[in-house]
Parts: sequence; structure tokens; C-alpha cells
Amino acid sequence: MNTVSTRKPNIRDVAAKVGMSVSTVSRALNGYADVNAETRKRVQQTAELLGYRASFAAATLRSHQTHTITFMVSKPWTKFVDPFFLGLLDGVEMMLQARGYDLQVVMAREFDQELDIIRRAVERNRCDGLLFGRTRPEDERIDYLQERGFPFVTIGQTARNDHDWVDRDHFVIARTATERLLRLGHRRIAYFSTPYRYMYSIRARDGYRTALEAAGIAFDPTLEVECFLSQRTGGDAMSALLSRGIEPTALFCGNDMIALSAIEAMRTFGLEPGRDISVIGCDDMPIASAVRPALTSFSQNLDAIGTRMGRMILAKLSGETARMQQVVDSHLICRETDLPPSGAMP
Amino acid sequence: MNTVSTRKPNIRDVAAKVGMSVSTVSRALNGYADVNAETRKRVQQTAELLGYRASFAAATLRSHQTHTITFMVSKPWTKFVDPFFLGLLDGVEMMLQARGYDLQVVMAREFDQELDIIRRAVERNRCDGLLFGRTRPEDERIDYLQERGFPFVTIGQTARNDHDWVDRDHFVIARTATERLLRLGHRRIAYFSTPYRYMYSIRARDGYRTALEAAGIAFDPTLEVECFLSQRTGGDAMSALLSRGIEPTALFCGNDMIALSAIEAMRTFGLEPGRDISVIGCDDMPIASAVRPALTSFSQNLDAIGTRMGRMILAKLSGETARMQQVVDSHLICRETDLPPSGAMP
DNA sequence: TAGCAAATCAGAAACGTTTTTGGTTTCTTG
DNA sequence: CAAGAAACCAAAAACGTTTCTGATTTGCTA
Repeated sequence: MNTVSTRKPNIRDVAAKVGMSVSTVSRALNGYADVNAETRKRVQQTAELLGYRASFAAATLRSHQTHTITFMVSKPWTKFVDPFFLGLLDGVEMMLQARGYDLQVVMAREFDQELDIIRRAVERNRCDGLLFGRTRPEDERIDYLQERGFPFVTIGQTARNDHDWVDRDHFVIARTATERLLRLGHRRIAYFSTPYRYMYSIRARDGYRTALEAAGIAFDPTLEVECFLSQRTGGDAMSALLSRGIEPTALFCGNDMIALSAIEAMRTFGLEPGRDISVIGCDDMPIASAVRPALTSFSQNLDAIGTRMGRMILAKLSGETARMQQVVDSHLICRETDLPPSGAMP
Repeated sequence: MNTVSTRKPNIRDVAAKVGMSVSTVSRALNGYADVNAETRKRVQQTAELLGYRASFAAATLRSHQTHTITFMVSKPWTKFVDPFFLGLLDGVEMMLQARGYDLQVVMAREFDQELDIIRRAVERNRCDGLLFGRTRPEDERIDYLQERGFPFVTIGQTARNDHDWVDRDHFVIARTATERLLRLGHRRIAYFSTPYRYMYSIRARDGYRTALEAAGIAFDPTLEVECFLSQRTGGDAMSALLSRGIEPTALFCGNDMIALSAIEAMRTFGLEPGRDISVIGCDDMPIASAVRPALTSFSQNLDAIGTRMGRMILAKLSGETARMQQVVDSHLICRETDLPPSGAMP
């Protein structure tokens, strides 16, 4: 019958088969209004029959649209295992898929690759929008994208704060944590922060200090230490404190990894988390509830963050120009590591 | 001076600027041999100067090369938090980057989307090669790709086993686990398997049965239960067993999630893991070492799996046709949940 | 010095779409 | 019934590269 062609069918093949012009086929397949419903159906059927799919490259070359959103994963997420990332992507993808957009994930292994990766993506026209997190107070990635007028949404804010983001309110989180510890009767409350390079760390620090100040407690710089995002960073900080004879009665940590490793360290000094030193973490990693004593922490609604990011970037692509800055809420999950100071126990 | 054009520079602009033909510029930039070193340098400099980058769409339209490898994430990986995924991608990406390839990640939320996603990727020519896991004994994805002659590497084998893969030896893992429990003196050893839909589950089951048989223990079908990949599946299985009065003295689980939730369930029956029922998991999730008692489990070298996959797919793209099937090793990490049966305690 | 090979580059033809432009029907309306 | 509008479709021009073909120059050998 048919001469079997091993070649992939193109739009001209289906136009020939269905007996119409190439342009009609294109418009029929792409859902344009000015094509008869009957015609459209016939075109679709023939396309299906031939196993035709529009070449992605050709389509984007002509239309300048990729129907692709790129999520850039920054180093600390790739470097060690953080479940954060997974649930987030799931939420984003769900939103995008509903609107026919693809999600693409790229990894920035090194810190200084980030801008380069972004530049490659936008200058080579590989995506219609960008998503990323770990924003800094002054963020060159954001400067670049704004200058270009390229659509993007971030997790986290900046100092200027003149772009679209979704974020938890880390100021409130840290203040709430500190207040909770204060109410339990603690006076010497340490704070192990995530790196100040990131905006959210700064916001959290401000929340911590604000709560202390409001309680009339003088700020003690030795109790506030900046940790890095590695496996045992909180442990190092804890050991450093304890070996200098500095012993807080409570501790708030910028994330659960820091908290967990701090706990491990305090145990080597014979101190028991909760009983001797109260600990509150942040992020509610799955491990937080599995560990004994279970870690008190702050929730993060990954799905909400993801779906909102998705919705926001899609809105921007649809021409929405209004500023979008969404705070997703986070609440304290009280478990077993926040208790009154041991001396105050009845 | 220059009329400021907001337009993105194309290859013709740099050709005009450097005073050469378009084709020369292209060949210079793409590292062809038949271009003078001096010429190449001048071209590169002008390209840099103008901020030129080749349009991805145009390049792949013409060359049919995307320099992109796609990793498809299957449902169980996206559905709940599995650190597996992260470290793996990191390894892959490292390999690809060194050779100028991009890694793209797509998610298959529903099971029946998987083939569709793959078809879209290859038929629309969005990538040069494909990576994925969770292989089944008969895997339609693999059938499709083989028929098309499209390059791919999987994590996991199939019944036919006539493709390139990297995998741990789950037969050996399960046999080793069972032998270990046998040597400790256990006779009633249960096995909570991952879904038999996946090939690796079948291999593991065979390993478990083989070890029992070699020890002269009759296979008891009530002790072998297939679990699903959800959060508390092992718990359901454990509860079902115990509430029917069936009490094994030891348990091997297809993964740590199953093991952990089984442990939780046995506690509600007043049984203590390790002491009353020995437990061995698989995958050595971070949480396994954090939990008390720490879970005995089998390691997985994520980085090795990832880098090997990367190397293999690159080799295939370079024309390598030899069959590549690599087993990455895994060893038993003995912690606190594998002990002799309580009756046998001194 | 002639002739041949190698090195180097230019011109133009693809690659497979989308979009613009415009032309032909068909429908509506006064 | 005429005229204008709406609906529908065809032709052709992009989009920005890579690659094929071939032409020119240069270097080298006989």
C-alpha cells in the first residue's frame, strides 16, 4: 500500500494526507479559532494516524515560545539530601501540566554557576520563565532578569524586594520561636542561623533579635552563630560554645539539619536535648518527627509553595503585570524538645 | 556610535562584524578543524563582544542534536520524599556537564503518563538520550525505545535483559540479608517486599527464597507480603500479621520506609524492634541511622549509580554499541535492629 | 615551474514550524 | 438583491542555525 517511510512525519505530510494547506493544519492543531470544527477534527485524526508531532525546535524557533519553565536548583539543595526540593517540584509541576507547560530542572552545583546557567537559559531561549530560590539581599540573578524583562518567580525576597516571590515569613517564624522559649522561662537563648548570605536568614535573625529586645533581654553576640549549610554545621557550633563553657538553656536553629547535628553534639557533652537545652528547629523535615526526642519545628507547606509558584509564573506569562508577593504560612509544631529550663522544673 | 538595537544578536550579526561568512563563524564556534586558529579566536572574541549565543531552537532544528539528556522521575519518587533521587541526579549531572550536555528532569506523576512522556520527548526531539528507573519485567518503555533505536540507560533490569542498565544486585542483597538473619538463629523470617511490578522486587524475592531453601526452611507464603510504595505500607503489613497471631522473629524489608513503618506498627503491639523482632531494611536512608534503635540496612552508592549512568549514556551517544550492564555494589550496614531471636538470648 | 594536495573560507540549501497576508466563500442585513 | 462582514483557508515569508558543495589560496613535491 503505502511506501513505508522510516522518516518522521512532518506537518507537510499531514497537510498532504488530509488535503489541506500546511497553515491550516498548523492552526487547527494549535487551537486557533478561525478553523472549522469539522476541519479541525479531520486534521487531528490524520495527525494521530500518521503519528505526527510538531518538532519542538521548529516550533520554538518560529514562535519564540518554549512552553517550558525552568527551575534552577541551587547548591545547598543538591549538595546534601534535602526533601524540601522534591515536594516543591511536585507542586510546581502539577500547576504547569494543567496548562500544557513543561517543567525543566537544572542544577547549579557551584555557587558561581548560577548566573551563568540563567544567562544560558534565557539567551538561548530555552524557557519562557524561571524559578529559583535562595535569594540574596542583593541578587545579581534578579538584576539580570529584571533588566531583560524576563519572567521569573523566586522563593525568597531581596533587600529591594521589587519582584515577585513566594516565601514564608522567617521574621515571624524566628520571633515566634524565640517568644515561645521566652515564655517557657528561658533567658539564655542561642540562635544558630543559616548563612547570612541569604535574605531569609537575615529576616529570621531580625525576628530573633526583636523578640529578645521586646522581652528586655540584652543581645549577646556569642549566642548568635552563623552556620553553613552542611551536614554537621550545627554540631560544630554547639561544640564550640560548650567547650568554651558557654551553655545556653535554649536554642533556636535556622533549619532542622542544624538542630539535629547540634543535638548530637550536645549529647557528647552529656547534655540532653529538651531537658538540659531546649531546641526548636525549622522546616519540619520528616526526620524531625522520627527522632527521639522528637524535634519541635516549624512546618513548611511545600505543596503550597510549589503550586503558588506555578500559578504565579503562569499568570506572568499570561500578561499579568501586577506585583505578586505571597506569604505562605508556617506554624510551630510542638514536640518534645521545647521545655522549661531544667532549673525551673518543679 | 552604534545604533542601539534591542534585538538579540544572531550569527549573521557576528559574521558581519567580524567580516566573514556565516558558515565560517558557525564552524569556528563549533570547534571544527578546518578553520584557522587565528580566525577562530577573532570570531570568538566578536561573539563574546556582541553577547552572541546560538539559538538553541535553530541549532537543534538544523542539527537534530539537543545536547540534552532527560531523566524521567517516576511516581513513587515524586509522591513521597525519597532522598534517593537527589544524590543520583547530582552524579549524573556532574558527568554530563563535563561533556557539555545538559540534564533535564521531567516528572511522571501518574503511572500511565510514563510512556507518553517518553514518546513526547523523543518524537518531538527534545533530547538525545533518556534515563529512568523502576523498570518492570516487561517494560513497554524499553520496547518503545528499542524499536526506535533511541539511546537510553535505566536503573534496573528487565526479564529479557537485553538493554543497558546500572543496578544493584537485589538478589544478592536479599539473600545476604536472609542469610544474616539465619545465622543469627532466626527460623521464622518474614519478607516485606516492594511491589512485584518492578523487576528489582522479583530479584530480591528470589534471593530471599533461595536463602531459605538453602537453609532447608520451608517457604511460608504468609510471611512474604507485597507492600506498596506509600508512607505506611510496612505498618499495615505488620499489623495484619500480628493481629492474626502470626509473629515472625525477624523481618527483611524491601526498603527503609517499609521497615520504619513496620517498626512503628510492631511497637503498638508491644513488640520492640531488634529485641523481639529483628529488622533489616534496604537503601540506608539518612533517617535509618538517626532513628533509635538505628536500623540495619543496605547501602546504596548514589553517586556511583549516577556517574555511571552519565558515563554510559555519553558512551552510547559517542557511538558505543557494546552492551553495558553495570552492577554497583551494596553492603550490609549492621546497626541495632539485627539480633538473635529473644528466646535464644543467653 | 607546473601541478597537486591541503587548508581555509563563502554561498546557499536545508531543518519544520508559525504567522502574516490576502483571497475566496458564505452568511447576514438593509 | 446588493453589499458588507464573517468565516475559512492557501501561499509564502520568516525564524537562526548547521551542513553541503565548491571555490580560492597556499604550500609542497616532482
